[in-house]
Amino acid sequence: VTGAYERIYEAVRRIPRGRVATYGQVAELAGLPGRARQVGYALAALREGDVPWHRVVNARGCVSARSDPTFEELQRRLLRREGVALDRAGRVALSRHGVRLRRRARLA
DNA sequence: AGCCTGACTCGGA
DNA sequence: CTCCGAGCCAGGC
Repeated sequence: VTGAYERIYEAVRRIPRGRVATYGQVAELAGLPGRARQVGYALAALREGDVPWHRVVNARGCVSARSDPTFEELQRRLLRREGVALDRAGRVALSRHGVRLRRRARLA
């Protein structure tokens, strides 16, 4: 249970349809603050199943570059199908579709 | 072990 | 707005 991947997948499953979350937010939801990169790694290891991986975008609101570009297309398509609009730069309006998380206190 | 790579992010210049 | 450097972690060689 304590597997990091499992916690990450669980967090991704909590993203509502029609919304998106950033890697960093998923990391926090999974209880792994600061490990955004590990989230990407976990998603890359996904085979198939009930994990809505397409609802995860980077901090800029755009689909992250993949080694295989066809998945980028797929992700945008899946998002649009859920009603998530992408602007001309391919970015999602996080203020509109992004999940809202309580910001953790910023420790300088 | 060391070194490189990759679905990341943040603060500063 | 862009570019950089520093943290981050797992795998392959």
